[in-house]
Amino acid sequence: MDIPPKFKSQEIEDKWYQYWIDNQYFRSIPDAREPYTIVIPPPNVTGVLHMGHMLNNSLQDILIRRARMKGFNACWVPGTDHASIATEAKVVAKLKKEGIEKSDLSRDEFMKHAWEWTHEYGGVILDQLKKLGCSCDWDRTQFTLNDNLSASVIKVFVDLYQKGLIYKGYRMVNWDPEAQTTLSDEEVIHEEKQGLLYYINYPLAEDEGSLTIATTRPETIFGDTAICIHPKDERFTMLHGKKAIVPIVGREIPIILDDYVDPAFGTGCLKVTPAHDPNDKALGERHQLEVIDVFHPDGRLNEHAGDWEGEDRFVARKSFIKALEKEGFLVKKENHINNVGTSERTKAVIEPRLSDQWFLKMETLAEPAIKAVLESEEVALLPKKFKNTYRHWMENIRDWNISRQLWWGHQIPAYYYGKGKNDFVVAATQDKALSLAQEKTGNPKLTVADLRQDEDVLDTWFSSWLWPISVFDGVVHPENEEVNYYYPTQDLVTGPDILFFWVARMIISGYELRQKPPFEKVYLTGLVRDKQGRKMSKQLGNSPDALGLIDTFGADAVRVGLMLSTAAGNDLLFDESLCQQGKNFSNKIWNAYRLIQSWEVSDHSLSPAADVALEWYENSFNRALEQVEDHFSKYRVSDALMTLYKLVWDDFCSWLLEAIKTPDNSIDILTKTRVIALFENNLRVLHPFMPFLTEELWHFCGTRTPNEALVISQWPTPAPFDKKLLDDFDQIQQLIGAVRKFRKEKNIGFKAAIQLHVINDKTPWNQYESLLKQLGFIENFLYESPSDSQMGGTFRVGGAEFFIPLEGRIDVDAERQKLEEELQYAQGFLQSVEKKLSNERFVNNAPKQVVAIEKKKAADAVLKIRVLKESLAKLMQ
RNA sequence: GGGUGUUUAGCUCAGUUGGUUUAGAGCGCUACCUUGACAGGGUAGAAGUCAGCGGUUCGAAUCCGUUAACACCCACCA
Repeated sequence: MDIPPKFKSQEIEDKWYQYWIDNQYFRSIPDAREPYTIVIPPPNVTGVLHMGHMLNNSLQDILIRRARMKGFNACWVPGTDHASIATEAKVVAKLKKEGIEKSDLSRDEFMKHAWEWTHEYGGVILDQLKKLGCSCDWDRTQFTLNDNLSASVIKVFVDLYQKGLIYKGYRMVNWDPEAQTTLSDEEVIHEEKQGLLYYINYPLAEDEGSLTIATTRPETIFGDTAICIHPKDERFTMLHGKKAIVPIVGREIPIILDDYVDPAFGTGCLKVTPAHDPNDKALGERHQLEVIDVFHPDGRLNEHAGDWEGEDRFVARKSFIKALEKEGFLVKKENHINNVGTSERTKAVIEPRLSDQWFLKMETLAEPAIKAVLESEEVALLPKKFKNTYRHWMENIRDWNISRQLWWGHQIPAYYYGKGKNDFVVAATQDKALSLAQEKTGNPKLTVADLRQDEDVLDTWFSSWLWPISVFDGVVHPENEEVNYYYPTQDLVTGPDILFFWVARMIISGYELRQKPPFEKVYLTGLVRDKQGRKMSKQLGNSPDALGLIDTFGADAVRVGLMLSTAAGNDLLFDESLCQQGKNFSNKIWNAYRLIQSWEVSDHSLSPAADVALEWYENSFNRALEQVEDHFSKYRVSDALMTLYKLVWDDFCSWLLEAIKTPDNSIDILTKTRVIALFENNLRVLHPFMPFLTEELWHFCGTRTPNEALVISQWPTPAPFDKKLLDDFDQIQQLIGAVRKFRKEKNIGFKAAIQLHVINDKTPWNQYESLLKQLGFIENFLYESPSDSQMGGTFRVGGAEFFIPLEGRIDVDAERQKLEEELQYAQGFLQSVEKKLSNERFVNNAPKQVVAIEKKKAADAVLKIRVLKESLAKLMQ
């Protein structure tokens, strides 16, 4: 068989993915096995694969593939999210390009466009996940606007409404003037921005003079309905009970007293605009102030703004200040850093706005979810540091604004039958709503035509928070077999940026709906940054093209590159060279196989060297496997991979294969069989990380039926290993290293024969003689000290000293220097150990083991020093 | 303003309840090595006052305090 020397990942990836799909290895249906379930964090339906997706989906795939091989019924549920605001924004932008305004369309027409868009671009990201190798059960693919998921959302809304947990309220909410919808607090990003603080004079109404206020938002002056001062502020006692006049506007407003005002800030006088600031609104309520909203929904000023009507708020700010300046009302401007809220999606500056919205009461709902993470640990957050963040948010949780003034989403199932604000009923269907409305009004003649459904849709996260239950249809049919089998799921892998948006709320809904957590472990990945530590973003253009990377390096290589750099919760600085490392590793494994398969079987008897090396590798593998299991149990995926990387590259390739290979490329059948078996075990443990390469090689190793594919093969069972054997071999490796170094220092050719005297022998070197000879390092072992007149060089490995004769080649000075350096180090070391041992408190207080170890260290050091001194003395003769 | 975390070799990071460590890995770097698995390779090597200061302890990269830099989260002071 002719196998090319370079591994071309791209040529085999599609083949094997199709093979896995055709044989339904990823399909999961409930059976007698124990389930292992992951639900995917559903990406935005119109999204494209980026580095963050690659990272957390690679992780999920590693976990799920390993679980599958360990005999679990592995089920990874894929799907997408309708992403209300993001998708709607994209559709609106696309329509605008075509010359169509959203306002020109009816709701139905718009929805048609949105669905078209979704069908055209939707799910592209899922195909991209297949390129990465993700082993999702595609028959289970879900979308948050599918009928069954929509039914779940509506049912939950109705149920929570009936429980009194959902209510409608006139509240100050976060308004995104660009998307023209409200946002939840979590969707608002606060940024510190350099701004200006304007000092403006307000003339007094009945008296001479004026007062000065300080504001960052002069354009809201049109909505001023009071000036507020601190009741105990003695500077302003004379203003008590007076009135002021809003400059330019000319309106007379009262001066009120409230200790909310901080006398130290600005001038101590605060202009009160109840329609446009949450604090002012609270003040307004306490003092029964008028509320004047001065903005249109798109952020332009409205009819209250006089000459400024129709101007954008930020344009108006500047022009209005000019007017104030001209009229002499502006006192001064000062630099001021303020916190500006912006929309997570549109980046527009958020406007606090009063409006009717739907809310979900969170406080009591959150209680079991708090306990689950902080007390019972039914849900574990990894890394643990996120528990604090979680606690802080959950304990200060506020009601969730769940309505959005958008069309793309789940329309709120509230039906109005009259003009009044509260003339509505909440029901899952129109029919049900009608009968409820008839009942409530006592009017049996009410018809469907009299009902008007609420225009708003629900926040996207109001469907995502049900995801682990709704994908198994567990909301509408809580006792169905699937949800009982798969729920709770095991692991969730996602980014910490959606800890509150999503993770916390899923935990809440899990306890509310099923009295059980949605998952056991939450693995929070870090953010993917570029190698300069910057966040990857479109604007910076520093985000590599995910599919391009797969194309260049191969999916396995990219997965390895990503995994090598990530510990849970730590951000990772991504550098393409990591993918190159992954590619090199793929190639190394590929070539290891090429060597093995090239061996011609001979009737040689098993070589003693090969036997020793094989036995050693079997033990080494089991040690590595134990470490890998330990790393996985702690979700240290990166460490698990590194352990395997070293096992395969160093132990398998550099030691085992080097020890076995023969000059004539022939080998006995027994050895070859054993090596292949070991190589296959390597493939098994590597498979979750590098699924394509390993499956390809697996099928090279033998003829495999679909029932014998690697993807469904058995994960090796951890077996005990002989530590003594591994330690002895470690000595051998050190000896070989020392001989290589010796040759190099003394300029002795790699192939020149040397005799090795073992001077004080402790290790059973002779057991390994055949191996050492095989590796071509040593001609002969001599278990005797050289004669006194013999010239040569010495070196030490552990407690043993070695001597290699070197006729006339010895450099006495160099040798002495080397010995002196070693001696110095050994003496320094001994000194530090002796210092410890001579300390009575150490000997009395430290554990016995530790003292024993220190004593052994001291004894070894003493011995070594004596040997070194002897050698030195001999050298000086 | 409150909170959390980070700071160990040129880079990215380990170091698990303080003691087998006068500190480890991978990559990179330096020198040497190519006719058979792989130059996407091999062998050897150099490289760190564990951010600074103070403390606890027989013993500190590890615990405590403090300072500094950076990162992230939360927060309605105009």
